[in-house]
Amino acid sequence: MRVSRQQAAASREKILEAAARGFRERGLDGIGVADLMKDAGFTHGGFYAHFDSKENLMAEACAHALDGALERWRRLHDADPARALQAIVQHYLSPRHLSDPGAGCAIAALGSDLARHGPAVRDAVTTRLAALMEILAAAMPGRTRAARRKKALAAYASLVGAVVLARAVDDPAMARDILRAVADNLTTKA
Amino acid sequence: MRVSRQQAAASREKILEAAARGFRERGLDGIGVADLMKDAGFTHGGFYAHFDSKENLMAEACAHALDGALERWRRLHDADPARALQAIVQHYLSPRHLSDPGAGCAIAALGSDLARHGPAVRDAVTTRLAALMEILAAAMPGRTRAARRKKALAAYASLVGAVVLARAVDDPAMARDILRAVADNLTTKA
DNA sequence: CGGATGATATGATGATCGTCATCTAAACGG
DNA sequence: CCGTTTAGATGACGATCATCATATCATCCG
Repeated sequence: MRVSRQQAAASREKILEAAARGFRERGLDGIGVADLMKDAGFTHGGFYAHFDSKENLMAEACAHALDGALERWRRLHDADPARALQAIVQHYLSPRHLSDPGAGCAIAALGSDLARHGPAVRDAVTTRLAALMEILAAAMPGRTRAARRKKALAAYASLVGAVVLARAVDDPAMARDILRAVADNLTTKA
Repeated sequence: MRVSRQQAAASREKILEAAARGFRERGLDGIGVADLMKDAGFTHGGFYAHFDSKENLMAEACAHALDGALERWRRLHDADPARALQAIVQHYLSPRHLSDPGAGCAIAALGSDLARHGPAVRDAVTTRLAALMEILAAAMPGRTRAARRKKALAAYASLVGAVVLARAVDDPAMARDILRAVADNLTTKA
């Protein structure tokens, strides 16, 4: 049955939301179109009325997820620029982020999957990563803009690596040690 | 047809080798048993004479790949303990490692895949990671054993994150910046 | 108000997947 | 040297997948 324009737009948003969570939880190839549509409350057939292909959805879902992170970082930075770095690190390395990949950083959740996918996905990630680094650089100490950006890149790499490692590992104590080591390394010196 | 004991062992090794490369290149779920067997020079049917399941192969292939890394690190450390850290970082962040995931670090290549797989895989990774950290800790400065281990964990997290990010990104300049930022961060201070 | 449009449902397509049954011939144990 | 074992090949199974064809029926536009 047909549905109003606004409801169709809302449906699209629900699919995107479900995909952003589903992909992060189960991987870009770990969840199918049918399951994603079911999560969004639909059957699988209507999918291609909203997206050209699954690859297309992957790109939009990654963009959606990372735009969310971008907005949160921006808010943290605007609220208190001096403590933004500490706040970002603390959230990123929290047990909550570790145990709920579906709601967390898409790069940490999809990580190595991204390298194996098409240009649409990679582009979406690359532009958002650049924007994230802009904010993180503003929160870093350092005299020149280039120096701050460099520190931001190194800091973000260690954040991503920490979460990837801590999630991969089977031993909760080791996971905790990893998060702690990176957190201390980022917040004590800088 | 049947084959001699040694040749059967050699076949198993070839399958393992092909799997270690195939999984790292295309992901644990990105390549099937049939393709792996073909890469090893066999047809798919004989697979279950060597391994109980694909999951089982995943675990053994990860162990195999990481044992290789372990041996390389050990050699670097034994050759020149004072320069081991620099050598490890340089190799890990090299363009060659970036562009050939199939021969590189399994954790960087499979990263987020690992968190989504069974205990056999996770266990294999966890024990090898602990062993790798033992070596890296020995190569780190610091007065106490605990301090060196902590530095090793943070350093390795940033190495893994750097490669994951640099591979995910679509822009070669940004990939280079990421690798350089982490390399400088690890080798200038520490 | 009535016909065109489009959002969603149902169902089919062909491909790929992990796993297993079966067959073979060669290597092993006695 | 003969019977047992087993590595590997061939082929099939049920499941799952992305994608598309078709049907339905409410909304939109004239």
